[in-house]
Amino acid sequence: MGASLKDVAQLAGVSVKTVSNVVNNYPHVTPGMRERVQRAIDELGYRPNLTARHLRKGRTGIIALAVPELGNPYFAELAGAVIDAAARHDYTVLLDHTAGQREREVLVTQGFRAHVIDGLILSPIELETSDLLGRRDDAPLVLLGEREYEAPYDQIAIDNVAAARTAVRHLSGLGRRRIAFIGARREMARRPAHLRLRGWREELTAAGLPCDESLVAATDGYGRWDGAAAMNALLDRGERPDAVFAYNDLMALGAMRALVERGVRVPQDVSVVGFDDVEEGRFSTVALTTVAPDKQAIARLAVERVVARLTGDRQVEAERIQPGYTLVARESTAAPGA
Amino acid sequence: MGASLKDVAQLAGVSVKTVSNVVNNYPHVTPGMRERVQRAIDELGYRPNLTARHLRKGRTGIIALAVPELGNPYFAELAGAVIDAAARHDYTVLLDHTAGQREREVLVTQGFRAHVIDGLILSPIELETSDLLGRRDDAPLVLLGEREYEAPYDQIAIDNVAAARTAVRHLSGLGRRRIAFIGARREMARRPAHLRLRGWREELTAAGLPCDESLVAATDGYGRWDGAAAMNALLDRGERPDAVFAYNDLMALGAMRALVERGVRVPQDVSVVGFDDVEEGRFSTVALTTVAPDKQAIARLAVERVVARLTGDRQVEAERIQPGYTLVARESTAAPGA
DNA sequence: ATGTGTCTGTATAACGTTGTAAAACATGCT
DNA sequence: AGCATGTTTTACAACGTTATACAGACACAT
Repeated sequence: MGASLKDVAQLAGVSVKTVSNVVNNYPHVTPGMRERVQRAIDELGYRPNLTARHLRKGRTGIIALAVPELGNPYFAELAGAVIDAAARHDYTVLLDHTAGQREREVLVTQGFRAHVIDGLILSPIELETSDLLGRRDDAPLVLLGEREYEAPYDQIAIDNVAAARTAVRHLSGLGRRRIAFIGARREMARRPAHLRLRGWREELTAAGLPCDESLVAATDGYGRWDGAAAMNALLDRGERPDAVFAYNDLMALGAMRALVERGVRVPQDVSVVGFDDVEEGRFSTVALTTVAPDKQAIARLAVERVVARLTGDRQVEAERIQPGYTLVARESTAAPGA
Repeated sequence: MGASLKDVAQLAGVSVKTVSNVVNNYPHVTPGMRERVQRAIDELGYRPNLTARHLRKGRTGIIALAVPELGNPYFAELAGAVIDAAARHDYTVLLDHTAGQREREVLVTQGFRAHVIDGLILSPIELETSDLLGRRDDAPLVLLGEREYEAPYDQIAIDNVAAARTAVRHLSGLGRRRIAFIGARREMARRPAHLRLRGWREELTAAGLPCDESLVAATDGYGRWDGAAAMNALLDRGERPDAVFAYNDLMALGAMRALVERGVRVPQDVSVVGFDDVEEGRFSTVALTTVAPDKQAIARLAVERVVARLTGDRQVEAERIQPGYTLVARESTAAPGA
């Protein structure tokens, strides 16, 4: 087993605390002593036991990031940004995945990693406000993503309604009239929970376009397969849409694939807009137009929020913070027939 | 702050250990006692402090997975598989990313998370055998990926040379004669380190095709941009290749995008094969032919290996284990002009 | 009654670290 | 020399948990 402070102290003939002082670069240690102890440390190959340190200090320096699915590059890219942001504050990130299951999201929220993480950043899918109200764990929690909660926790998300409207406006501005929406969860389609769907409705109404519910394609999940299936359903449904706004890039990509397979031209026959700006979209054969949330800002703000609550006034009011976004027009959108 | 065993014990009027026994479902506790203690637990909202438990037990139940880049879906997908496999053994996964930097890989290897992780699965890029030989940390280490090390650690990787030969054979079998390789790291191009490059050389020679070094496009990284840049370099270099075997899917996708931009048809003019079988390749407009390593098996074997060393005879000899792979032919490869 | 054994529950000592307070040791000043 | 002053080192007690060893209680056969 690894050597402990005690072993080093014994070998160097000093007290345990002195070794601890050397390890932690405590200033008041004479150079001679420091060298003697260091020699013992090297000889034994001593490495501090972080678990013990954590117990003693009551802090671990670890914050958890819980995302629904690592296979979605949006979350992979976001995770990378969070890890970097956390490193800047000397925090380490523990990555959890919830598979978007409410049960697992609740579990994470209730602190099943009690005391091993100092704080939590969660991007929920199924979680409900009621799940949050009974929360007992006292680790700071920051919520990410498209849904809004009436609970006293910081929430960091772009203005999804406005962003969705921007995307739809882009399409209507190109002269598209039948703009479909892909990605409402089946059970959710009627509820106002889905902000992007709400944005779609609002903008269509504002543009004086028909807000035809047969243009909404519900799905089960949020992946490429779901996007392709929804697109096929839309095409089978009769009058073809001339544009598609997808809940995210993955579904947009799946939809594009489905369109190509059925001989429909993108962007001429059907224009497609996604959401997330994952790198993949830039490299698809027809590069994808998309809404690009500022992932760096989201990650930075989330980490800053957690750290602030950890190292200061916890009693500050919970906030809704809205980072920026931009619409990135690429090849998948154009005027009809262009 | 959260309640501790002591608080619960006090409230229930029993000893600390009894509460511990209840928490851990120790069998010899009378139902009455169990209920009394449970009531106190519920009342205080007690949650065990895992840090303390870890310190006491000397185990944390956490294994680390260190990958170069989460943005590469191969690693994201692999990570998902590892997390699932670990969960089956009641282990939690801590995800690290090394950005493929040798320094960070060495750091991970030397156990900078000393005692907070029980074991480590590392997919190295720049790490050298010499870095491994001086390792002092005693947590089990399993190595993944394309490189081979002469060090006493388990290594889990498909037979990269054979897999690369399969890919090249597929291309030559379709009648391709000028088969390029994309992805040799610049400094590595001459060394035999890159197994997939070696496979390319061996198979070309075996097929009696010219093993022209001008068909090797060196790159800096392993992403889509690198693939596109390498493809452009290849196209600028004079006589055009009629097929490309890329180090991984991401680079293959980048290469395909570059080909399309220059009006070269895939697969008719140039056929493309990738490596990894990321989901993205299935959905690109021209679906990507690729070598598909058995990610589930890799993840399962890696976890099993770590767990075995943790819970048993550590002295068993280090092994090289080779999971399976398959070639998945899709749309990006065909006979010339087909 | 006495010993023998099983079953519950308890007191205490770790695990490896750091904060606190006090002890040991210099140093400078009367 | 004696004493305040400041620096370096030490002893000890935590942090919250579990393992160990042991003490009662009770049943049962002697």
